Amino acid sequence: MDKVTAAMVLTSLSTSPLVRSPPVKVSDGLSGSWKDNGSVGPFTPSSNSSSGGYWSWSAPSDQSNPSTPSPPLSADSFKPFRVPSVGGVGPGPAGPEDPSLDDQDGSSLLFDEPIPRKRKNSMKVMFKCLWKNCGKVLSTAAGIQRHIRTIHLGRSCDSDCSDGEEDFYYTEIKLNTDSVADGLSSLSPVSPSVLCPPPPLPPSPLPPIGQPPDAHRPQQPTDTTEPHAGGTTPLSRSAPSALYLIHTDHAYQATAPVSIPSSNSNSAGSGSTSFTPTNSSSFSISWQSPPVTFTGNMVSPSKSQVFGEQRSQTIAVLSSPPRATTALSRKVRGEGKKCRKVYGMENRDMWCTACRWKKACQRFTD
DNA sequence: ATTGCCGGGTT
DNA sequence: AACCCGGCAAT
Repeated sequence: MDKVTAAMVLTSLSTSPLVRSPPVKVSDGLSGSWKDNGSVGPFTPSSNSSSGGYWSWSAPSDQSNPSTPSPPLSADSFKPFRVPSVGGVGPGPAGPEDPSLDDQDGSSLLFDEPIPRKRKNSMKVMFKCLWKNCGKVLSTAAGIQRHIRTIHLGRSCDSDCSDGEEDFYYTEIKLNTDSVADGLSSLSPVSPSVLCPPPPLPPSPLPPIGQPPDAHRPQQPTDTTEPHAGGTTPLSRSAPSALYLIHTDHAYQATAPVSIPSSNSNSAGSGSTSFTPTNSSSFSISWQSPPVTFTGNMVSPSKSQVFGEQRSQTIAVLSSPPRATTALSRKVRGEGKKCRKVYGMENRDMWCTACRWKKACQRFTD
């Protein structure tokens, strides 16, 4: 190993001043045991199971095939190396993850906060492979680089002949540890078994989503080398119930678009109201977002992401009937503008009587 | 801070 | 009834 390392250092130094492979090498050895950190433990399995399918809204630079890397990304990927203040997690090399992780644990585990309601969201930085159909997420930049190099670029040499090309194929994502863990854990049981009957690359799994034919991909042999291996979680046994849940899901979707136009059929045309696909999707997102929260540079959140949304929505149905609880307490606030908003305070006399009396609006019913 | 509107007034 | 408003909850 030492020889290799030395050789690599020399090579990279002589090649270009930019190359920062040396640190990579060091962390390389560690990457196998990164999950040892207790706090991250729970997260690992869930991310794995998910990577089998729907995290692979392979993003942004899909259009450009591997041979045309985009500069901006590389810049991003370099950041963690020289800006330690960013996440602290970024620099894979020596194991600086630990301090940051401890930090997180401290804040999230200690009950020093008087009000538990708002928990401080703890973020973790991960590195996500952008290669088509590969949603692999690793905790270290080095790890992801190695993954890309070996799996996708097909280079066997350790990390030596890295010309920095790997940098273009992964991106740094920051994710909320808490919510992600929750969401994914609840997600995993359903996704592998039911939602994705044909495990390997369902061409058009869900009709409802008008997903642009975004085909033509390298179709790499899905990697099973890393600490995880996609596939079946022990949880996936709980499938039976999930099956009819899907049905529920669709039924719900069907109703959504219908209800919209009816509400609008009244006189005062406030304009717009674009419904159809857009409407339904945005609607579903509204109560989907809680469980799964990503914050960070997902470069193109649209498109295939919608796909992911569909699934998680199903989960939501599973865990709890979202509507009932809120509806019981107080009629949920009606979406859509009411007299007050439409005419404004100054035209109060144009309001419907109910609105004038601060009662439920009669003109713009939901 | 703004908005929708329930519950509870007063006329 | 018709009308008004305090105050809560959601945004």
